[in-house]
Amino acid sequence: MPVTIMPRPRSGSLPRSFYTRATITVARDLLGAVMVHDTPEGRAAGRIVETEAYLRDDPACHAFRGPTPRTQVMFGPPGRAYIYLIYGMYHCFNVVTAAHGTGEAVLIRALEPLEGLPLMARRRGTERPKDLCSGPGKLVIAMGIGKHLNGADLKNGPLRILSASSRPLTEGQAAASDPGNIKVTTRIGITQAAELPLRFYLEGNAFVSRR
DNA sequence: AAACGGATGGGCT
DNA sequence: GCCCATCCGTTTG
Repeated sequence: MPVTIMPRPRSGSLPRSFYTRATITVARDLLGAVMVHDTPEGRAAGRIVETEAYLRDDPACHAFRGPTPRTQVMFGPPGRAYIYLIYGMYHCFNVVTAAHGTGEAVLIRALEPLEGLPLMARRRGTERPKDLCSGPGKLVIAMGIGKHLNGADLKNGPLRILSASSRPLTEGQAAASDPGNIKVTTRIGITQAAELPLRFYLEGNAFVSRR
């Protein structure tokens, strides 16, 4: 009996339809997916291990009070980047989700560094892999993401998100399609709607921002 | 291990 | 004018 080897799925960006779903579903399914950013300095990539959902009827969501110049891209097509300045000195990276015009997004809170570790270390000013991308402000710095990418399409272009099955296994995974157990907690750093269980992370993963 | 404060600027009441 | 979807170094228990 000849043994056939299943070809690993081609390394492709998540389709538009991935983002055009309930935001909580997208937040969970993004765990295990891979962010890649190509710049003149080189490539940096990391596996998404922590996310938070921000919903339309959610006071913590920037889009809660309707469209403004800042939140315009949240009300635009899903699958694009929503990037904003926080505390005057950091940026946070989000993915626009749900149907066009809904005003919801998923905050990416932590990555497990996969590729371009020296580049990330240079950008961050630290060598320790656990300190490179373990927080929303940190990963944006490590990946070389800036406000110029606000509104950028994540399917085409220098910043992409690839499906979980398109990358080699890391950190004790059983299979590419099984990112591990998902833990649900309240979101970090917010005062409004602080009790909602809208934070998701891979249980036991060492690169999460905090337990 | 946890708590605290300073840096720093755009957004919105 | 006040409020932050943060991070880091320092202090305190």
